[in-house]
Parts: sequence; structure tokens; C-alpha cells
Amino acid sequence: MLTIGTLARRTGTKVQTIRYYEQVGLMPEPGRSEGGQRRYGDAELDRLSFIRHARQLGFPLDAIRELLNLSDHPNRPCAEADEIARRQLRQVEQRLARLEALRTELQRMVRECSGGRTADCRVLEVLRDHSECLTDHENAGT
Amino acid sequence: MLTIGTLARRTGTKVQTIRYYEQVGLMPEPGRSEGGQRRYGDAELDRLSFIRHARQLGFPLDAIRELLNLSDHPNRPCAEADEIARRQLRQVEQRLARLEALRTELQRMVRECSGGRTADCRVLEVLRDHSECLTDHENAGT
DNA sequence: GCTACATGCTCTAGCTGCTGTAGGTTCAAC
DNA sequence: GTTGAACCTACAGCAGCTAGAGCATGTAGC
Repeated sequence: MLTIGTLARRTGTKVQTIRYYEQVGLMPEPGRSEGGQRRYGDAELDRLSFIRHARQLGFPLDAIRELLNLSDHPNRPCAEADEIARRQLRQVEQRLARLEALRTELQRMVRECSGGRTADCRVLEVLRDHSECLTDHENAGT
Repeated sequence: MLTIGTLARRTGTKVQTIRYYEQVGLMPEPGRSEGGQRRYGDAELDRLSFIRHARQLGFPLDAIRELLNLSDHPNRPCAEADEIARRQLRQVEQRLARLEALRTELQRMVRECSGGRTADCRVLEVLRDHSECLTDHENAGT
């Protein structure tokens, strides 16, 4: 039986995050000690590892919920899990494309800055005048 | 004199977003009509365009605040603006590297999935067992 | 058995950067 | 004068946590 702190250390998760996962229904409500402290078993350790790993791969919590659901039904076809992963892959690819455009633009700004006064700063100039940009970068960033 | 709605349309910003920028001090408190509605001039139009453009390039609001500050002091050296842009570029490059690792891993998962039952699903299997991963992908995702 | 202290508990607020809604007011055209 | 679009303030909510307050429990040493 593991305390929440031990579970946290084993999975590289913060204690509060585990409680948060419980709150949003990703982790089950665990058993409690006589004094009311959470006690976890190996199943929960596996489940949390799964969640953390999926998070590291950028899956949103909703997708992880679906994946966990599928994982609980070994006889169902895996097309759904496959589709979730593909969706995530598409997302990642889209973000990559946007970030690459941003990188290009930022590199250009930085390269052209000659280090004078802010009045002549290329960085500020480009920001002031969108038409100086080579690439599209709408909805970018985050 | 522009109303907030016109300013919003001209800059591709939502009205609420403009009010939000005012609230967090990115936009100045504008003049008001007799009835208390905001009225903007060209300076504000430029300032908001600057903000939006910087946001499209992924600069966080704090960085934009600094950039605007620098922009208001044309005689100061532009090293600071340059540094802010470089910092942003580094951020973008880091995110790119992480996302590329994610893409690799997701591609592998998807490619190896043979479309059987979830019990044998590669996607779920990889998520269950971190050691199957080729790349590092810690702190990834968002 | 007692004390000290790490760890646990719940609850609430805060982070970023907006976005949406409720319930009311102003403006401009007709 | 009346309509209807656009405006106003104030506040709640999104994701995915994270941090803190104020208190309870668990455990190790003595």
C-alpha cells in the first residue's frame, strides 16, 4: 500500500496533481487509512503512469480519459485508440508547422537587428508593421 | 475617433480582448464619449496592432509590455528588445525540439498499430510502458 | 507513552490569455 | 420617438495544474 506521497515520487507527479486527477475523474477514489489518508495499490500506480506518459506525449486529459476507457476493454477493436493517437499526431504536426514559421520570422528579426537605438530597432519595426513579415503566422504561439 | 468595435474589426481583435488589455495595463485607458463609451485614436490603433502582431509571434504579454516600453523610448539602445526577441526565439526552438520528439513517438505508435483488439493495441501498450519509447519527452506537450 | 516533525487532509485562490454571459445603457438612423 | 446594434460593468469559466492556509495524521526516536 502506497501513500499519495510515495505514489507521487514513483511517477514523478506532484501530490496535488494526483488529487486533481481524482477530482476530475481520471484517477479512482482510493481506499483510505483509518485516519482518512489515501492508500494506493499497484493498479493505481499503473494507471497514473499511463496518464503521466500520455500527458508527456501531449494528450489532453479528455483524450486520456478515452484511452483509459479503451484500455479497460481489451476485446474492443483498437480503431478508436488509433484514431485518438492520429488526432494527437495531427495536432502536433500543425503546431510544428506554426512554430517553424514563427522561428523563421524571429530569426530574421534577430539577425537584422544591428544593435543601435530602439528608434531603428528591427525587432520593434517588424512588430509595428505586419507587412514586413514573410510568413503567415495567425493563431500562432501557444 | 474609433469606437471599440471598429478598433476590434480593424485589428482582428475581439472587443473583450481589448478591454482585457486595458485591464492588465497593455492598453491605456482611452477617452470616453459623453455617455461613457470608449473612443480611440490612431495611436491606440498602432499600439493594438503592435500587441496583436507580437501575440501572433507568440510573445507573452509580459514581454510585450517590455517591448512597448522600449518602443516608447527611441533613444535607448535596442539591446533589450533584441534580447527579448532572442529569448522568444529560444523558447520557440525548445518547443520545436520537444514537439519533434513527440511527433516521432506518435508516428511510431500509429505506424505500428495493426488494427486488432485493444488488448494488443500498440498505442495503449506504448502508453503503458514508458521504456518502449525511443525519445525523451519530458515536460512536453502544451 | 510522548514528542517532534514529515506528511497528509480540505478548501480556496491563482496562473495565462482570453472568451462568454447577464443585465443594463448609449448611439445613430429612420 | 423608437428601434436595434453596439456599448457598458461585473463576473464566471476554459486547461491543467500549482501554491497556500490552517489543521489532522502517521511514524520514529527516546
